[in-house]
Amino acid sequence: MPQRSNFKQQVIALIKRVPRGKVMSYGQVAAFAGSPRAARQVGGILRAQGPGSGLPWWRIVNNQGAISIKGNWEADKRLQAELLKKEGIEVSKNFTINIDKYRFSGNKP
DNA sequence: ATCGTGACCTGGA
DNA sequence: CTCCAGGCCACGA
Repeated sequence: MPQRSNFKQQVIALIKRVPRGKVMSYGQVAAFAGSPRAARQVGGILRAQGPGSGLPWWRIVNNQGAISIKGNWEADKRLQAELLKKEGIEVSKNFTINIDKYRFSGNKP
């Protein structure tokens, strides 16, 4: 399929496809969207969309399994941790998870 | 066309 | 665990 400026759209569509109980890293999402190194942009999109966009933004963490929300949005940080816990994901006290355990790899075995 | 920006990534100390 | 430095890239003004 065409590689146009779909990046943003691809990312959004992709995040919507992430199944419950699984997570993806920004870099991973970027890779699936067609630009493995545009991880930063993914974060930018999530920041732009933010909560209330109907997008499961909480299923996206950094490649170290940590919640990378930056700024004074500590409330959202806690919220993300809560939502992840609700889906059966263990969240450490330091806002980190075992991403290797919950990583979503598309359809590949 | 350039410029600034960042919810990233990796590696090292 | 923390802190720092360089690289990469799509997007809006």
